[in-house]
Amino acid sequence: MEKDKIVSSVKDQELIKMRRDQMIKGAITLFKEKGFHRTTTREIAKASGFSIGTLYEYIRTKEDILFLTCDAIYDQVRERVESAFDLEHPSRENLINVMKSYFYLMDELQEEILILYQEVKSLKKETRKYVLQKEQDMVRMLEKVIVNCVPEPLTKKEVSLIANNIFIEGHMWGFRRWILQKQFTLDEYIELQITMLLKMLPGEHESLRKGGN
Amino acid sequence: MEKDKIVSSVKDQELIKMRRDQMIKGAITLFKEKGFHRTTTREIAKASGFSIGTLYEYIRTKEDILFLTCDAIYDQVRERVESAFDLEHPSRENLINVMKSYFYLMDELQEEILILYQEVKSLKKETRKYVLQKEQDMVRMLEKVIVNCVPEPLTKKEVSLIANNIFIEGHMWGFRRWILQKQFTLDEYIELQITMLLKMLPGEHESLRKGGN
Amino acid sequence: MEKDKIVSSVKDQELIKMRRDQMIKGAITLFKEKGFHRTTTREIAKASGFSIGTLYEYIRTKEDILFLTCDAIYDQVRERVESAFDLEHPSRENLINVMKSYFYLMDELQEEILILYQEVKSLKKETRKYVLQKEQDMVRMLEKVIVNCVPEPLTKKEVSLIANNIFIEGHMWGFRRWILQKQFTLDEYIELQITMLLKMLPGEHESLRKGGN
Amino acid sequence: MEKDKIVSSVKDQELIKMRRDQMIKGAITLFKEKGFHRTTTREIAKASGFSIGTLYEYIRTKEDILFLTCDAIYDQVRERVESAFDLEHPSRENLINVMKSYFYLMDELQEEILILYQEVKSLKKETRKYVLQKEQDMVRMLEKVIVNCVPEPLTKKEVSLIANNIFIEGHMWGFRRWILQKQFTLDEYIELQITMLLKMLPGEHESLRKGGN
DNA sequence: GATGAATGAGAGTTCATTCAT
DNA sequence: AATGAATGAACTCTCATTCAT
Repeated sequence: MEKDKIVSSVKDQELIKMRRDQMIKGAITLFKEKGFHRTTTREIAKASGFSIGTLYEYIRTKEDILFLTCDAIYDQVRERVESAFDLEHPSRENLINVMKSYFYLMDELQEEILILYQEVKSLKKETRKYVLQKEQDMVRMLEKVIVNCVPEPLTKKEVSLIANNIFIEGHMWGFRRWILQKQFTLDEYIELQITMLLKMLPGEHESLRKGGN
Repeated sequence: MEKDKIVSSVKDQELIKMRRDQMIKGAITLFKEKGFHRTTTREIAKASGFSIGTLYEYIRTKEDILFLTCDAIYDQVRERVESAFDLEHPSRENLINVMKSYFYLMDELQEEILILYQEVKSLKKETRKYVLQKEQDMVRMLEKVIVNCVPEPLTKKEVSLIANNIFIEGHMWGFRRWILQKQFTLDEYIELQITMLLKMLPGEHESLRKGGN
Repeated sequence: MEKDKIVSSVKDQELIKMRRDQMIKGAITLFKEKGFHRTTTREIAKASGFSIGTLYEYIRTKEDILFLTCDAIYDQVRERVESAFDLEHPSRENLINVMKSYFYLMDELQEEILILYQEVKSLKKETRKYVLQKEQDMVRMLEKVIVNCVPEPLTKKEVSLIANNIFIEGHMWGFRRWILQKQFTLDEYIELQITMLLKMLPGEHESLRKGGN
Repeated sequence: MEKDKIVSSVKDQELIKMRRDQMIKGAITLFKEKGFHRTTTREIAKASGFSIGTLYEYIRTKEDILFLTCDAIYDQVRERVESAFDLEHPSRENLINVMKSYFYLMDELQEEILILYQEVKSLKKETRKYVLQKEQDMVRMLEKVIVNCVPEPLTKKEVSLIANNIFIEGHMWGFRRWILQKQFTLDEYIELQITMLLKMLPGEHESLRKGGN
């Protein structure tokens, strides 16, 4: 994993993992609240439960923390998605279930996703690329589900676009919450997005409303 | 307009407008490149063609510049949209034209839109609200076009959701360009998004592909 | 007068006097409130009723304003003292009257005196000397009154010390007002100070309490 | 003590005391020379023997330094006064000794006292009040000495006024030194002030000139 | 491995002063 | 004579980073 490229003067790998997890947890809390730039390394150290000196034993620059954080957020998303998605049993039903899981997840992780939208740009080119790759992996999973679950054929481009649309519709629920969440409950939002999607997909237009949550 | 709330020690209103325009232009260039936080007021002054002292004759804090900039970006969007949208002649054709104009515009203003996504959060609550209102106005216009152009009735919520979807699909072209623009040309992207949309709208499913640009 | 050494690019002497008077009036108001250093030249210009550009037509540096102001305060003191003191008719009665006038004056000019105490140090050596000379003139007047009014002889040093004591007892009423003015009314303060003084002066110890106010 | 309200990001209390002492020492030197406003925080840091960053580890604002300084000056005065005053053995002799000690002290601390006169006004209301309270404590001590040492009774107001007079006569030696110190040696000044005072106090008028220094 | 005091470059902001109009 | 926009040196304060203990 790329994250191993972040050097630490500590040797014990387990300790590194533990300290970095603390650090990420503290950082996420703070970034949600005030963003990366307005958060100081001292604050992160404090929120992580150790001293500023210790913080710098496990990273080299403040940007490392941002990277670790973004990385962790995507790992979290992937982990959750993977455990929820049943990629083995293709069916329209399944597509609906996947979308529901995905939207629920995005609801839970609203603020974390916001961090990605706002701060990824502050990463160095190389690390940014790495993080964005993870994002793309996520889209690929959606593509796979679509391909598997929709009987009649779609072009590659169609699949990709649909996947991307679903992807950001999940994010939108969070980053436009101030307006969307006034108009819709989460369930309404999900149901309506799914309905819309199904209308545009080829195939019979019945059998919705069954993939329970 | 709210922007009058930003105090300037200079009295000549025309001069204020001129200097602030220079300032916004300089700021946008820099914000595109390095974001708000990594840009210094001195750099903005320089890019605007005047001294740091002069800069502060026209604003009070660095955040004022961010506000002015966000505000200007939305004004620009609205202005362009208003002049392009023919809200008088409702027709499916027209809806297509509006979407095309909108997507083209979003292509042009990719980086400006990115600024909004990344920096609006840094605004104070009150100013943020003001800026987000402008965003919402934009969505309302899309809603109107949809209502006018689609013969068969849609519920309010459907209209709103469709408008929001179109809205961020426009943004997505910019903020996910590193992936989308590898797979699609702008025209392909637009055409496909429009096709998808039309499929989901009620009414005859023919007569696309004609609203030339 | 030394104040002519302050150069003005304006020629008309009357105009200079008028503008400088406005300036001093504005400056005193502001200095009372926030002191010399916390007051900006712009504020002084505004309080004086003209523009910053005009301000600088009548002085050369901000310190000039301080000098003019201190100078004016002393002129005001002297003027008032001279008109109130009857130096021609020496008598114990007269000494009492002079002291009363002086204390009343110091009560009126409390804040102006405070300015002197706080800001004279900010003057350049040469101008400071000039201002302090005026202060000394004031003490000399008190000395004269003492010499004239006290029948039995005092040494020069005694006279000087008594004059200096009276002088600062007047100031003290202002600069220690937060404590003195809680304990004494002005009239009590004056009466008590005079009583004390008379006790220490040689000569009959009667005939006080008559020099009405 | 109020000074604990000034926050430091350093935790070690002894270190805080040490660094602040350095800081106060540096600040006093500079304030004597050029006053608070003309002294920069960098200069203070330098004079204190550490960097600007370190300075700000021990205070939060420049005004904190002024407060600390004023506070320290008064502590110094009190400490010295307390150790010199023999409040246990009331006698006219003792009053004389106390006054002598006080005047000698004021001679030593001339410039420090000047700082108080000139800069206390720059403190925030609350801190100013605190500092002025210390001043008042000093006056109270003088009152006590007077009450204890003078056999025949004086009214409360008389005592208070005499104490205040002595108090500022001590200061006057410093802030009017340019004139007083030309006319008097310190010992002359003290002797004369004491003589004057005794003349005004009730009781036998002999037995001066003996309370050695 | 952990700590936290020390550092100083660099940030935002102010304001006395000038000068073209 | 009056104006006020322009200037930039200088100020206070912050914070990522280091390193001796």
